Amino acid sequence: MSDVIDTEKLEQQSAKSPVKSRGRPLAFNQDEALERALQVFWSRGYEGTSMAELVDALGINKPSIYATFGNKEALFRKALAKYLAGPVAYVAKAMSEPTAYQVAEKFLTSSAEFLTNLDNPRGCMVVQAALTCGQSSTMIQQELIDHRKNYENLLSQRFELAKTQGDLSSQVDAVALAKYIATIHQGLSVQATSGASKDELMAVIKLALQSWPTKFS
Amino acid sequence: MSDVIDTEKLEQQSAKSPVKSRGRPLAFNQDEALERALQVFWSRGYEGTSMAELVDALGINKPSIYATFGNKEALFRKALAKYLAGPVAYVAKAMSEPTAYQVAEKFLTSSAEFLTNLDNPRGCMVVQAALTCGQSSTMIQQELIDHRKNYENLLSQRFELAKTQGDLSSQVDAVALAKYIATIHQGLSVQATSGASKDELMAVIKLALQSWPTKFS
DNA sequence: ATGATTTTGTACCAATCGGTAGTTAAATAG
DNA sequence: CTATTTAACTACCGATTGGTACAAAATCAT
Repeated sequence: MSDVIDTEKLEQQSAKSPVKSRGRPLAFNQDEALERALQVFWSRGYEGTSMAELVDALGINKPSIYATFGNKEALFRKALAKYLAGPVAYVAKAMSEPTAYQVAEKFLTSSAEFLTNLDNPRGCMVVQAALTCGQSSTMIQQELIDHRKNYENLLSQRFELAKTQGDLSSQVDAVALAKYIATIHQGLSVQATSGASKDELMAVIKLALQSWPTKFS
Repeated sequence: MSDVIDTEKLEQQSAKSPVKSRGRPLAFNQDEALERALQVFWSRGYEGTSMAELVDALGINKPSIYATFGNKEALFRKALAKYLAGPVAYVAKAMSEPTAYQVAEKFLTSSAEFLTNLDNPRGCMVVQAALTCGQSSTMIQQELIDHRKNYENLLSQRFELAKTQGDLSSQVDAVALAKYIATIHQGLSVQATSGASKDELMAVIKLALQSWPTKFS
């Protein structure tokens, strides 16, 4: 009885496992293709990106895209996951700064760097990819809202922790403070898309952090 | 020689002038129709709005829309003009507050009210209607960027004035302060679209205004 | 070799996109 | 009444939308 063969057949073979598959081999690198799809969705948004444009950008014909990634919605979700795990990883890093103030400062300043980085499209994909959209895209719109809320929760939980650790006054409303920082971040994203420079964003952040509540605690 | 007849033929007869026009009369109120178009563009954005949806919302068939307002782009611009002259008039009002701080406070608090008003779509149309879009809409995208920049300039000019009037320290960077207030506003717009309540936005504003530079001047 | 399996690439699908031609309907002018 | 003017409305346009059927090509197993 063969009980070893099929076990990893269900998984999409990762780029690093040179498992000899049966049929004709893929003529492109899945990860590279997904990265290119991410770049397009990032700069044009969900509805602003057409399959035709994706075909051009990935250099793959349409049926291969559908066979590999599923439909446009599925491809967007996979690109979004890559975005969250890759370029946006700086957010998680910021959470482990020693104090709440440093968390906020690191989060915002690395955002300023990230949002205006010339190697990327301007602005944050989670903020801009589907702020407004037609009725057919409300699912994607809602998922992005959930992701924003999720990051906001990350901040508020970190601030709650800071209150127990003593580097943030116990009288501070961690939820409101998190919403404040998230609001700044989202505003910075709009500013970056509108052409603001890193230095300009840094000046905004400097003002934003002057209202940090520790000075009143 | 008839030199009196044609003079006001070029103007679109305003709703208040019951000038007997020659042919079949309009079966709808132009201003009402434009208001409905505004509501759709406001909630769905430029690309997210289809002509079919506009036909439904206005209750007018497509050729009449084109005859009255021009194409989709022209209709959007007219709806945007109505938006700027109507719902957004509160911004100009805020500028005439007596001090720079009161200008910022009034601007932001009335924004919080406006952005979460249940009678309107959530969020600001100038911020959200075309943050990302396909290549065919980059003109509209740029026009909205220009409008945002325009409002930011209004703020910075008002703050410069305040410096000469003495209610804002002459050492303050008015341009940076204006960009800070604009960034907050844009962040609030994203928050409102994501479901934040007026009270939540007010709490954010309270934090944002704690960094007001007068206390250091 | 042959057959099985998987991907590629052309060519296509119905539906929707923004936009319009051309006819009918409703008003005024004479 | 008839002629003229203007708007309404049906029906349509080519282009593009997201999505697929199907056959040729490339690999593996035997």
